[in-house]
Amino acid sequence: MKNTYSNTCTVLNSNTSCFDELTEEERNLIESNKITLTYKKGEIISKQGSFASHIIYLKKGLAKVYLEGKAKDLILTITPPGNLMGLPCLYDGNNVFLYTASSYVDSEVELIDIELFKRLILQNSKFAFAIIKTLNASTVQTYGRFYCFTNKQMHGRLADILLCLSQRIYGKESFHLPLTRSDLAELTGMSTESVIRVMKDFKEDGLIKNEGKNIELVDIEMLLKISDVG
Amino acid sequence: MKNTYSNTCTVLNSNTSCFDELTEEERNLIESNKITLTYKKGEIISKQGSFASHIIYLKKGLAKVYLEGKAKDLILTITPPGNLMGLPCLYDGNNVFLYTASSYVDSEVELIDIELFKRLILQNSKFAFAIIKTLNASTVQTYGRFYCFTNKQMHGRLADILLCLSQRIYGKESFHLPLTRSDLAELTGMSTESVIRVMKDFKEDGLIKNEGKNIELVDIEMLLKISDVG
DNA sequence: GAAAATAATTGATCTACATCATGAGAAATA
DNA sequence: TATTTCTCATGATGTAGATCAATTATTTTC
Repeated sequence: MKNTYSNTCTVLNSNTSCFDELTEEERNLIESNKITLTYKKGEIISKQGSFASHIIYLKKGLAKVYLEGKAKDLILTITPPGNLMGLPCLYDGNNVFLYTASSYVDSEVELIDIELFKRLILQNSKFAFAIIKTLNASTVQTYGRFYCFTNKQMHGRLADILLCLSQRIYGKESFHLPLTRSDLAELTGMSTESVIRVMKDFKEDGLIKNEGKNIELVDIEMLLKISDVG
Repeated sequence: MKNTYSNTCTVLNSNTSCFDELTEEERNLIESNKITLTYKKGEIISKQGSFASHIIYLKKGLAKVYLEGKAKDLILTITPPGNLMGLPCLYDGNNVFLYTASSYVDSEVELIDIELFKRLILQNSKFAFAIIKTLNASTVQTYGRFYCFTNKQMHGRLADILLCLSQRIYGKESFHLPLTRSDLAELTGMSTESVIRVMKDFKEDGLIKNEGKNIELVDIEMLLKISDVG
């Protein structure tokens, strides 16, 4: 019996675009009202606690969405292009960003006015349902990540991340990673030193090859097994 | 600056009843189609992986919603009466329960046919929006719990649980706890022995009084501080 | 292209917890 | 009422992984 909740790396991928549910007219409304912005690597796109006037759509790049804690941050999702960020702002509290989003690499986002967004939800229930599905997909992922953080240990979590980046973001076994070891540490909830040590283990055991930021997954079977065993 | 995400104990409390957004007629439709069931303490209300034919509304009692892992489970929320369980089933995958729900005490639930529920979402966008808000409120709570699990240590997490149970479920400082130490352990992500030890610490430091299952929070200020410091 | 800053690496040490073992109450069951 | 089964409790031991400290690469900056 395969457990559904088994990946540490929550790469958001809602293949359902809720915008498909909009009418031509509604889509034009968004188009004509949207604001396009570009961010350089490492810049903050939305700041936890600040007023959320817009829903953010990531057009290009790669972003991380995280809770800022006093000691350390907690990454919630990695967002590749084609996804919305900040949907959970739509709730009964004030419209405030519940988490910070920042760019891992140079990125481009589109801002959709939150009032317009709400209006569209209320006037088009298919759109609303699509949003519900998107939110739930994201929730399922978060639960999975939560599970992994509390149940798997280092090797399992790091295997997860490598597999996830490979499959869900780059689509191949060999890729150039824009993240530092310390980014990986943050993603897996471990210390930078531990990331390095576990990477070394993987390398010595012939599971991966890496020089610097270029990573190649060699023994995917085994990595999957490690991910599974935890 | 107060961090919003700071409670280990996710007692679900959506004060927004989405049913308020339904028309008389729609509400009657639910009323006439619902199935009422009772569960004894400890029984499973919905089983992770099984076909989700209904949305579950908890009318009386107290339930826990959790992911079943191979080694141990991960509690996602504690659900007091007046809340829906199983909303995240509404997503693009098959309609499958993503987690198991079971009753802490004797409970009563109402089952609403999931197809009817979907129909109502698609025909009443106010209802849909209310669902979105409910989902988001729950997400915010989950994030908070996730944060605590990964950032706070035992004393902080246990203080959280005690405060949360006291405030959000019982509404007073002195209450009879239907949960065992091992339940508390599961809730806080610690071992049963550690729960006992930390409870002892709290008792010796005069923060709580307890004989058996009766607990009284004496120094709430201090407990809040411990919760805050983590 | 030198200087400064940031990132990767390695080993030694420390610690918050879990796990194990064992016993005593309490409660369910027969 | 006796017996099995949970639950609570406490001490001893073990360990995964953090933290600290120091060194070498690699970028970035001017």
